[in-house]
Amino acid sequence: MLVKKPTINDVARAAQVSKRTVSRVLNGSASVGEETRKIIEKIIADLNYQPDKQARGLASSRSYFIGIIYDNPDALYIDQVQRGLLDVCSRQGYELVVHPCKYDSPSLVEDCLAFVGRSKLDGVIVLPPVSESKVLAAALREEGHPYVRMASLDLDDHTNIVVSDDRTGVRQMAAHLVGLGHRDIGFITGPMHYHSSTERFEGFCGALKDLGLPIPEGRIAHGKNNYQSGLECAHTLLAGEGRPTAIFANTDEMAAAVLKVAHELGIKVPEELSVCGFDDNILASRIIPALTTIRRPVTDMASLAAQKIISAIEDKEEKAIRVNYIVQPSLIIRESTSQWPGSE
Amino acid sequence: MLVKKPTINDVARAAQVSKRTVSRVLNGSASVGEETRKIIEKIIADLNYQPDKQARGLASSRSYFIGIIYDNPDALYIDQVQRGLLDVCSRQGYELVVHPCKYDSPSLVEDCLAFVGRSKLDGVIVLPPVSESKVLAAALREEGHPYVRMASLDLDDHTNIVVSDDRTGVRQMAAHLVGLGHRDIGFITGPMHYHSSTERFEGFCGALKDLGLPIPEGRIAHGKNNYQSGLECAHTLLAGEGRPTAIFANTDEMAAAVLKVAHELGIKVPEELSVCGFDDNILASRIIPALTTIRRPVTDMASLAAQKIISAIEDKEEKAIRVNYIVQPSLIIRESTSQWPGSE
DNA sequence: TTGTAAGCGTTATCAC
DNA sequence: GTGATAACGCTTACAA
Repeated sequence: MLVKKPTINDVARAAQVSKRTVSRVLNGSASVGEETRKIIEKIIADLNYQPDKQARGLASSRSYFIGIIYDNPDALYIDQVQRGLLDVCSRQGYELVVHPCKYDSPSLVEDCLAFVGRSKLDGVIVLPPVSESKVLAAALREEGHPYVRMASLDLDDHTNIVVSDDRTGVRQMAAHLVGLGHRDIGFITGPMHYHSSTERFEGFCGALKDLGLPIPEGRIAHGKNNYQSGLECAHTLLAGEGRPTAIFANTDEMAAAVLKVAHELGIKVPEELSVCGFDDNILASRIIPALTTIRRPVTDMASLAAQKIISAIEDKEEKAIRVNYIVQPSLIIRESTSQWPGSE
Repeated sequence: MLVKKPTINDVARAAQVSKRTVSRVLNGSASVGEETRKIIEKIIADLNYQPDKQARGLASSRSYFIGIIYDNPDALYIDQVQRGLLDVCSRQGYELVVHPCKYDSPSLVEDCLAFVGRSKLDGVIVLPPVSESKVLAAALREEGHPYVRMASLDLDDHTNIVVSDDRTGVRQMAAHLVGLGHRDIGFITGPMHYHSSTERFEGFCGALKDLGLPIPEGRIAHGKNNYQSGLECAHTLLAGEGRPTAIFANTDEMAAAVLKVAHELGIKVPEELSVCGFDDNILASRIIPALTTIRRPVTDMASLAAQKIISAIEDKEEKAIRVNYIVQPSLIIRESTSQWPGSE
């Protein structure tokens, strides 16, 4: 093989037109004769011609690449997002370039800017928690790079963000727990400098308060969203007398840790303790007992984000704002929560 | 901001040389005067000049993008591989473009070729099970696209592959189980048209046979590597009288399913049944009881694959072959396997 | 509706 | 060792 790929010139020659006209067809310009267009399209198909992205990009200063920036330990989440984005992007001729990074690094902004710059990415999707960085967003905007943030909180104008309404999600969980008769509920937070953590925490506390059940200080443990910290928090919450009858963890990872510790301590879940998490990642359904949790509509968010970024790239922000920007989590009830006092 | 980025021409002008000379410096050509080089390098630094990848690519027909092709349900594995690859690639100036696909699709080859072609990827890394496709590899080679396959079996020349020695891995598991006193062991296979499945299955059976313990037909269940099929296989293996004392599943996902079914059936693990898996994915350490399994050295493989592909791209296959191509899995003993008859 | 010609920012060919 | 100058394959003013 290795025959040289056809260029726009080959197409033009075969169609007996100038390459300018072929270019018009390629870009869907209106001002091409019906006849001519037909002929050119046929030849393109016959030759199996594909425009060269690099040349195209060089001329139009675009790359047809979209970046995805994240620093998230939850691989499943990343994977889902990637697939969701790709679903939309590849249909529109964009490819996805990945960029894991360190949210806490002092060079985060510089690093991300370099990433976008060196490959002339047409735009970037930023995942939580990196998406919460005000400075990064400002820098991207400043440099004129289209971006869309995925977050748990409405912290940018609706052209540039897709948010999952975590606050409403945790309210459902509060209602669920209280509905089961729980009156003494513990909470394991995420890192409190993440908006997602405070949203969930405050949303949950607020809901409980509305139901007349404030969480006492002693029932709150501060975790880091990961398994290890979940283990530690579970210990502090479950050690000693008078433990809570239910624990809500900020992530499934930490909820899994609670299950583990409860198991070690001989506390039966859900009979003696209800446990629930947030995310609905793969762990949630596999673990025993299966976890009651809140599902983040990841794929929906990704799909919206992709539409937004492409609109922003192609229509200069005109259409992007029309794409919906908010999405609702949903309560998934499984085996780890039950009636209190224990129904078994 | 939005000041136009400096080009090679700006550098040339400032240095009072032709752009050809700047280009030489950029590409580390030997034939540039020591003086001249110093001057140019300083100016490059001062201007914070970065060569434009697109233009570079257009001229040299390279893209500085490496693709990664996969169809794998295990998000954690994908994520680990991506990070492993990126670790090496980004240091060398390459970006990673992702491409999930359908291994069983009739258009797999066409689809992947289009992926590589339309973005002029410099090379691709192919993950299992897609990496097992002979036709895809042949097509890639035919078209002159550098590629590296990650697999469980040595099925290409060592320039183009990185393999994990699954066969040796499962042997360790066999020894472990038999060492614990198990004599009646069940096995849940993966899809038998995957080389990885047959490698593990045959490796395990072979090891058992060597120890004088052939697996009877009735102790074998054919799964699909996913949780759902694991559930089904576990049922057939554990239903009725005279169940095996240990079950080895081809993946952790399926092993998790065995745990689930055992739990439902009231069979205690590991006291009444030992269970083990393969992969050491996140599930393995989170689940209760924590899973004894075989760890695939994913990061190592990814790192080797990255080195190989870059060598192939830059040195025209000369150095790639010198990079090691085989990597050893290791046995991770946790809580799901124990002495038989039960030691508790 | 269609064509001409000038870039886009590099690398590559050949002289000098 | 260095420098004109021509590619690379496309888009886009500007004409026609």
